[in-house]
Amino acid sequence: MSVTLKDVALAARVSISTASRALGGSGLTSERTQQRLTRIARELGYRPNPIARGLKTGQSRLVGLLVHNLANASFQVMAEVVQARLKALGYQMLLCIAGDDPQLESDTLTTLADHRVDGLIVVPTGKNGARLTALANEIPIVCLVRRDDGTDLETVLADDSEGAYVGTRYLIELGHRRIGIIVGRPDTTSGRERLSGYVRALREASIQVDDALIHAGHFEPETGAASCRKLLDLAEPPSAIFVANHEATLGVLRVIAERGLSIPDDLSLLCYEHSPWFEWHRPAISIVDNGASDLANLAVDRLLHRMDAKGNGADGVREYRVGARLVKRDSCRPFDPSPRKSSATKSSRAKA
Amino acid sequence: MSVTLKDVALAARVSISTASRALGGSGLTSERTQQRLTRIARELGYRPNPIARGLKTGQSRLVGLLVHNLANASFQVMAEVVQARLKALGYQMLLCIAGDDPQLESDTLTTLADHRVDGLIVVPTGKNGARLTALANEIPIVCLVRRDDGTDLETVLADDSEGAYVGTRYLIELGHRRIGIIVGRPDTTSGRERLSGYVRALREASIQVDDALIHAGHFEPETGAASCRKLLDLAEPPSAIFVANHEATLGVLRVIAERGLSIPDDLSLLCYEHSPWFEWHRPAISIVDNGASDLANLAVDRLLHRMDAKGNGADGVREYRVGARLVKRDSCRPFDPSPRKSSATKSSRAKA
DNA sequence: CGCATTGCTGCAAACGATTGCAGTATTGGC
DNA sequence: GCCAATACTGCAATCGTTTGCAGCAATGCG
Repeated sequence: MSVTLKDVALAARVSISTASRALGGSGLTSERTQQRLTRIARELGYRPNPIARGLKTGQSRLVGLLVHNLANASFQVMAEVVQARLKALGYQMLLCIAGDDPQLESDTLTTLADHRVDGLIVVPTGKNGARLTALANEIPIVCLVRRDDGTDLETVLADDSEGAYVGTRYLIELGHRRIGIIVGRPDTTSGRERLSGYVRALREASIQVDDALIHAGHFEPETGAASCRKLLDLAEPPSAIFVANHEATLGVLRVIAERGLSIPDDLSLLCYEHSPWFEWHRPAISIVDNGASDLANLAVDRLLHRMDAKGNGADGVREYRVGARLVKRDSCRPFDPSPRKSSATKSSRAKA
Repeated sequence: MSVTLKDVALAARVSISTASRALGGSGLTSERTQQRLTRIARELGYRPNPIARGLKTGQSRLVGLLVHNLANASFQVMAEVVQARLKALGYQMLLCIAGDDPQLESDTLTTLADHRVDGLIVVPTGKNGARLTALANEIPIVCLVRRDDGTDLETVLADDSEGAYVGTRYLIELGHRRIGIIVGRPDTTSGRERLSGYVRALREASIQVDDALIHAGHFEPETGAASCRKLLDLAEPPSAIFVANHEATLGVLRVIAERGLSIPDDLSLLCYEHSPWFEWHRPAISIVDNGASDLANLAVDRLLHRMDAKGNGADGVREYRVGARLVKRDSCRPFDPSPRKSSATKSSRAKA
């Protein structure tokens, strides 16, 4: 096949071990041989075989990243960040996509473990806590974005409660009183926390929480569309909608367009998470940015830390929070109390 | 560490080689020992160490996928398809992201080769042909989506010329005569081919090709926006725009919104490649689908074929084409010859 | 009953690197 | 000039598997 250490050693007329030591920079060889071997290795195009090395050292230089999908922009940037960071450190990323399916997650975890990854970053479904805990005895693991309640693994989370709070407060400050929210399933941490942030902001402003304005559901455009319709059909429809569930946004936008409503004139819209087309959409959509790249970076940091401090299982902190950031664009405007009912009108395109 | 073959052999009171043969399903062991060993292995939780196996067999069971980014929806689905297909075959995908940067591509290629991947699917930048050719002697490689002119590696391409032809003809059939096109850089195969399909369709319909209607540039929203502005500012602006460059679409949509133009009433819009929000956008945007998942599937097929038929370098076909598909939605309508100039009007929302 | 065939099984050598231990120059001190 | 210390270098074992070859029992045939 390719050039092995043996070939280099042969060419340099030294033993394999000397060659290994010289190239490995162990400092146990003379300056001269080291330089000579480096030169010869380069000339021959020698590149160490990580498989053989791995067998001896017990490391694969591979790190697994397990996400739900790639359609979600947050996962995209996380994947890109993780791959870039790891690459710089000589690791390679093994990217796996397990949907939101616990069975598939479990299988994939097995595959990853089989491949002897040196570390693992997982966005858990939440249904494989025991499995993850068991695996954590073999491999350093860090959970990302979601908490798996079945385990106490180190977890890097977005501060969803704070994010939703900040977003809701922004809308309140603009004068909105009836604020609809479309949020993720209550059996996910993010769903629960975003909802709690919303409620907290309302309470703080002494606004009555109206259950009719709260819609929780799966992460799909269809669900978002359905929720949006219900909100708009209310006798007293909201003047602002906070779509705190990224995937639902597409559906919401469609319904708004269908009804001929104009943003932000007829309705203020605030969304969650970053997506390239939120910026380019007209009007540009204001968002609460959950800081996907910060999350990914922190997860890598923590994983690296764990991989270094091998073995010492318990080191205090088990949960890290990354702050959310409000990005104001053009989809929210101060509440205008002039009577305007649901989808009836669609006037006012005049530039103010 | 974990359970090794030795442990299994010891527990079963057979030699390591017998254990290996029994579990490997070589058919060289008696039915009885085979079953016994399988049972014991399961009980002990034995899982073969791919690193050790790899060292012996020279295989890593890893396949590299090198793409430009993950923001492009086509790359997303390709990554998902490749990972799913490979997983089913016991391979794992090593996903690398090298932007459109030849240097980074070259580095990444090295990393991938170092990790001894069993195969490689590459979306080439086009600047590392020699490198790829050299690498192909060691590793089966299939190029995807783009052709690298510096090499004659097997390549799976979208039929971009056909796609652009079909799209353009569709617009012509709707009665459009002045059709603007925004297309990729002419130094990429896709850029050239899409343009050629456009020109072919026009010629076929005996429509004069007007260079002012053709904009080629980098794959970025900004470029798209700039091109779109120029098109709309023409003395005789187009009645339809074909954005045959996926990344540019965001910019185009923004400019259209900024000018208060309505699609498809004021302008027909046809885009290239699939993206989830094209469907959910109102009006839903018609596209020419390049068949990303077909492309990925075919690339995997070809790669597997190469990996089987190891060594025999030259087998006739070197280029595979995957047909494009026109997906009609709501962003194109028949040409209305009534005089309507640029951004002046924005009437007509009445449901037809 | 003897011998060749068949069917399993075990021994041992790989695969390509790392590393503890022992051996050999080289140097300096006395 | 001799010996100890120092500085390299080489031998060989090892990581967990696979696999060619040889050994050995059981079987069938004459």
